Amino acid sequence: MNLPPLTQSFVLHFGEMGSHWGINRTVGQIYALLYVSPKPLNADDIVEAIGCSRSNTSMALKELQAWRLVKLQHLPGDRREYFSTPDDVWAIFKTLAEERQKREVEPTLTMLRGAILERPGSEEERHAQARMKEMYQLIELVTKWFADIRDMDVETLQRLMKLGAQVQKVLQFTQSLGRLAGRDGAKEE
Amino acid sequence: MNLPPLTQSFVLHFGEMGSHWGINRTVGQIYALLYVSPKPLNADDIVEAIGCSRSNTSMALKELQAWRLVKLQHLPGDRREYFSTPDDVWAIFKTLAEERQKREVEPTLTMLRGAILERPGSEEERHAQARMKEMYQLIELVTKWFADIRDMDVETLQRLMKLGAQVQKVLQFTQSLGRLAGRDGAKEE
DNA sequence: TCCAATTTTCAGTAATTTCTGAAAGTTTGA
DNA sequence: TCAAACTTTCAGAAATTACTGAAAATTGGA
Repeated sequence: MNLPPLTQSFVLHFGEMGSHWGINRTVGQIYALLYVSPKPLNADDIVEAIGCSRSNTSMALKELQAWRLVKLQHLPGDRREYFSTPDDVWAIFKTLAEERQKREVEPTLTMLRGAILERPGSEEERHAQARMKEMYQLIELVTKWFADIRDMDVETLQRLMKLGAQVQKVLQFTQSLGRLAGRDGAKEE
Repeated sequence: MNLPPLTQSFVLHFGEMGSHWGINRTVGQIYALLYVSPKPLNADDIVEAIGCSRSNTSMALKELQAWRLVKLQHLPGDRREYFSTPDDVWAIFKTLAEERQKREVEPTLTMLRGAILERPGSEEERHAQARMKEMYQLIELVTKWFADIRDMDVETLQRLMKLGAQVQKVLQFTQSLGRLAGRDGAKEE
């Protein structure tokens, strides 16, 4: 690996964190490299920079594309494929949230939905099912909320985030307004 | 493994998803088993139910305790250690968010903070550093916001989540109120 | 203090995942 | 249609991670 020191520590860090994030070292390193690169890179540039095999690079790029975290482009007069990451960090963040939702949450929701519909065969199973239902309802609520959040435009989202916990005050305020007007600010359960 | 069918599919699912979630199969299975169990279980109960070795169980329980996802207790007149998961699914969710923050985000923030303070050695490094700063600012904003959210009481949180995207309207409304009164609802950058 | 019950550690083995190099496949332009 | 440039696939090697059984350590009561 032959990179300027700042880039190198960034790339190495992403490689190491990869396992915590559900990707492998090479995938993490390549993503990091592309993220800080001022211009798109081709597979050989990456091999050169990271020091992994050409085939490993190919696999890793495929995975990054499956995650929609890198985009492929062609430069005029060059047959090779060039890769880069989206510029907008908010877009990246939203993509990541969507993909993790799909891979890490959706399958569990599906399983829980199925389990909740079964007829419990015993008192033990009845209890288990009730617990699964609690989990299901929580995940579903959080999931829907995340989706709402994701679909906001970045301006609004940033405003909301900077507001932070103060949103409570706003909520309480509008709720008392609602009560005055004879309806509730949030839809009821 | 000898469990009622509903519990069994729940336990097996958590085992399989484990790798996506950064825990191993046994850890996932044991968590699932304890989550649906109507009463605390000791290590031998777990070995019996899951069909793994006693030592593996010991390791897995240690990891679950490190995640603060299971609690240990003693039953009167029994020397063995009994384990259970917290009842409140919201508390579980908050714990999970805190631990993931600590393990998966904090180290990266630390690395980025360091990298941003360095003096760039070239134009390339200057660009890389600017990108890292973008990433840092986004992660920091989201992190702080998550912490605010986590610290809300469950009532408020549920209300906020059910409100979903409608919070935009509330935000716009209070902002125009703020403008009328000559100040902004959110603190400025 | 000693013993029996219980838990933890650890070295070795098994299973899984990652990585590589060689070969096969694809694409583009002459 | 051919050949050069480039990309992908895949079988096996290397590295990592998970698991086991035996032994050591700990704990609580007699």
